[in-house]
Amino acid sequence: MARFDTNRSAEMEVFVRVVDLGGFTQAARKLRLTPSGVSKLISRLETRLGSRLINRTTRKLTLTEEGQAFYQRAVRILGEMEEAEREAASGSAPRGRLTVNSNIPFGMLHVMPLIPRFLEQHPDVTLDLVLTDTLIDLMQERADVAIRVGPLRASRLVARKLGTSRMVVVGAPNYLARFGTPKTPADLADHRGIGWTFPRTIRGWPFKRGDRTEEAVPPPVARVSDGEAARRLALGGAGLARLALFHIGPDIEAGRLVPVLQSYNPGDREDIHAVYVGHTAPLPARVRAFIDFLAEHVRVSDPALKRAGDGRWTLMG
Amino acid sequence: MARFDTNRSAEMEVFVRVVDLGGFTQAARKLRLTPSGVSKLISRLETRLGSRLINRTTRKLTLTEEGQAFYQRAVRILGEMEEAEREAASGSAPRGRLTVNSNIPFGMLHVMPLIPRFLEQHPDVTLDLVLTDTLIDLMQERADVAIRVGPLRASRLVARKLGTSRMVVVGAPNYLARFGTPKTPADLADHRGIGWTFPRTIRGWPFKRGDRTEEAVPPPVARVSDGEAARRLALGGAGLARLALFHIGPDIEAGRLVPVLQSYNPGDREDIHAVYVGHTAPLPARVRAFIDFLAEHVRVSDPALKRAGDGRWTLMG
DNA sequence: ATCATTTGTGACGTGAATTCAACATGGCCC
DNA sequence: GGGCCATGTTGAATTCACGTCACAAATGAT
Repeated sequence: MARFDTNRSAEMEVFVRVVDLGGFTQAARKLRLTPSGVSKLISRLETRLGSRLINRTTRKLTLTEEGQAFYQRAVRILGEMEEAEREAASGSAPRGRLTVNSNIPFGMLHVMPLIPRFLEQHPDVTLDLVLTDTLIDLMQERADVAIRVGPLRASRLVARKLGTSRMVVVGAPNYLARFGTPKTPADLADHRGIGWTFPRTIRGWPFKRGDRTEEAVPPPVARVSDGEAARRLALGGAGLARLALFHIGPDIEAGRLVPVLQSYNPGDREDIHAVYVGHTAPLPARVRAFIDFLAEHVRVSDPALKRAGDGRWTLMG
Repeated sequence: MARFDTNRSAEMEVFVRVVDLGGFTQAARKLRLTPSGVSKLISRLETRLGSRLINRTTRKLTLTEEGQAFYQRAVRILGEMEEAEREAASGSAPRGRLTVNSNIPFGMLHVMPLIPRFLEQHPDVTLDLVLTDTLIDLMQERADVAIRVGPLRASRLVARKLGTSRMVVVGAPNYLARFGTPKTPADLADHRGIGWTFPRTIRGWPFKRGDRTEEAVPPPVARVSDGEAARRLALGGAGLARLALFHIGPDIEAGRLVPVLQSYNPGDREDIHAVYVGHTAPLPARVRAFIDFLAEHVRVSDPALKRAGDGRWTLMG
């Protein structure tokens, strides 16, 4: 049941074509219709409007007063529709404002360095980069892309894997000197932890015992809203934190932070994904371009941690 | 085969409604559609444009960058369409420029006097009144209405009868004094006639002989393009002319023109019609109004010619 | 965790629009 | 003036897009 029967845009288009070409038949040819179809369409339009637009004999067309006015308006309107749709269409070149949301460590270390090149490649794109570790609602925040670390909640969001990061539990030397170094996950109960103000998908820190994984977490002495803040606290000796290796690698090599319980989580990794609302309708060009760009250029090195003979940790690979 | 498949106007309308009301379901209610229909329509639009316009969860709608822009344009365009159609529609009151074509005598004597009242009744109508006795092509001249005297050629034009006028062959007294008064149509061969520069539907002057009608016409000494010119020539004694009684009635009564051959054409009449292009599509309101106005107010008196005892002619009735 | 509401999807039927064929009309050239 | 070509119009058959229906998925609230 075609409830929305009258397609006024088609009527206008045909009408304009008829006027431009000066005949039903020629218009029909151009529009890949039959003259009959054009005739009926114009008649429909006129009947619907309740007034004659074109006086026609077999040889000549003449516009009525109304036809004149309608023609001019129609041309304008069609042009504007064309423009509106072309503008909205994910036309050729990516353009518009791209809103990206990333957690702070990854954003600072891996996204930001890529931005200049991306913007250079796509001059018509402007970028809003929001760095926050808080989970945001993509739609509510009008973000096009979010970068998330860790397991994803099932949703209609589409994720593109950007890399993997080893996670390490660390403490500052002065902290460890004061509270001791935990030997087993169970020891964490007597330690101080740095936690998050926002809900994470996993609650505790995963540790492997045999082939089982168990979670443990030290009682939090502080909770912060982003990884960089956690790192700063850890550096200051406030407590233990579980952070991404790409984030604190330099601190470990410099000896400012010391990994603990390494034997329990040799394979503790979290995936890094670019997440976007997808699949129901086509993606704006700028979003696709950005995702592709990230996937191609982001290289999260995932070195192994090795302990040297002198007790110092180094990153290999 | 709906070759003109996409009715972009409907898409825009639904899209705008969805945005305005903030939900597919509410939009569907308002548009008397099912939510499913709305969903599909929006999806179609997005697919066609190749980019997502609305990010949607079950509870919230958010416009993408493209959606924003498209919405604003769409609102504007829909408004303009509305305006264009309303303007073109033979809405309520007649308006616009009305082009009327009339022959000169009838126009001067019967149309012009009515014009002020008509314009007063329809303030939004402006009038172009072209007085010419030449047959014009209604469409080519962009005339809405033409007033024609005499038999109509078959055409798709629609005619509304406004009245009838007795036709009289007349000559000025000084002409008759010089060339004599014709007693029979055959005598016309020895007279001088005033003819027309434009083709008329009847060639000669009709005269009744018994119940047969024959045509005769004096050799033209002059040909003019309108009835008023013919009258002037006749008044000046240039020759005989066949003119409408409503036109030269006063001249006859004043004795400036004298009817001849009256016994041969007692019923020589020509109908007066308002003619307009019609019936395929609705008539613009101003045209209908004008036709109706004419039909109602034009009263062509059709008096009988009587000859008094002193040889003078008078008009009766 | 369950429920209520909203959006998305597959299959189906409808009907409005287009086509096809035949007819009317007008213009043009000889 | 008359036949021919091109054009616009009409009536009946056909078809293809669009919306509905029923069901599934997902999301937010209680």
